[in-house]
Amino acid sequence: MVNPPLSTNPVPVSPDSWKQAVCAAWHAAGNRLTEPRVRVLDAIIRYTTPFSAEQLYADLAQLADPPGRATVYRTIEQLSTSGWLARIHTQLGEAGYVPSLPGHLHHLICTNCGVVIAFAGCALDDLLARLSTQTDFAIEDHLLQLYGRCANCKKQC
Amino acid sequence: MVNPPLSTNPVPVSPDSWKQAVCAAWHAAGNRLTEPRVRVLDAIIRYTTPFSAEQLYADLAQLADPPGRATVYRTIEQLSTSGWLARIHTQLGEAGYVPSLPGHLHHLICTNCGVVIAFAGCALDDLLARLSTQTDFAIEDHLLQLYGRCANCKKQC
DNA sequence: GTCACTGCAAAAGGTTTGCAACGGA
DNA sequence: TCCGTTGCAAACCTTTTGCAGTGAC
Repeated sequence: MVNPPLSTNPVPVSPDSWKQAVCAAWHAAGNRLTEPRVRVLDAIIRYTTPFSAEQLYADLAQLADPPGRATVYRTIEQLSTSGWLARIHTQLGEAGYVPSLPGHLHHLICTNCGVVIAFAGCALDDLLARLSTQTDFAIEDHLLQLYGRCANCKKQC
Repeated sequence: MVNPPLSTNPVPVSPDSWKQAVCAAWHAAGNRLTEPRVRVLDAIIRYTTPFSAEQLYADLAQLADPPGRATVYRTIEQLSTSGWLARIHTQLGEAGYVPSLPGHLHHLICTNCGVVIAFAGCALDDLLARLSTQTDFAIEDHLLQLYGRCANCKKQC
């Protein structure tokens, strides 16, 4: 038996290649690769769970000669706009960022440890077709996030 | 040919019955039906699109003898916790509330006029099964929102 | 009469902005 | 050198909190 035609594809985002890709994209877009920005990237890739802007700023503030608040916020905004950071929502409604890749991705979030797995391929065609008919909407986009317990946290309980 | 086993069901939330249901539920829960709270409910059912807490407060402040800020925020919190308000996210990342019913619902949001349609039945079983296997997560819950153009706004373009 | 609820005002928390100085390319 | 970027500090916006007084039941 073959796989179903629509498949889900986990999309791993490795810290190092992410940073490299961001730098390359930045350079290509004519942006400057300044020291404060690189520090922000370095801090971001150390997270294993979603982080908030203020949290990132606070963590950077531990360093000697840290980037200013405005720089942190502006960098996040830039990364987010260009798709290198995804904004995710926890089950409790809190927002957070995770390193991502430009394009259409969804996220699977561990409600225990917070770890996030990105995946492509949401297989919603059926649902979308049915809803389009029923509601007369022209559906263009969607937000899908899944919550559960990752392999590790599953064992603990 | 019969309908597919999994169907989507738009869930209409009518202003009047919503207010009645909320009042009944409040009463049943032993909460007091005070004038400020009723005013908040009345303001909520006048919205046709998602609203923010501050917006609700500002609109109420137009009235003579309006509820205080704390009351507005506390009432929203209560409604939200008990499922009578759903928190939705616009495509731009802004949050807003819409009248809802307790239970598992999703929302279809018009990106032009902001109108929201709730629906039950998300037909994600296939996707969830596949992802569970691939990622070894125990998936427990999900957030799904669809964006598009409603029947009216479709015509305009 | 009781106690949940209200309003006020202040604090807290997070984010944005203006502007002069700085420093990559 | 040029102009994008930075840091500071203040402003801004939203939400939360403490507490004394009020009013629904």
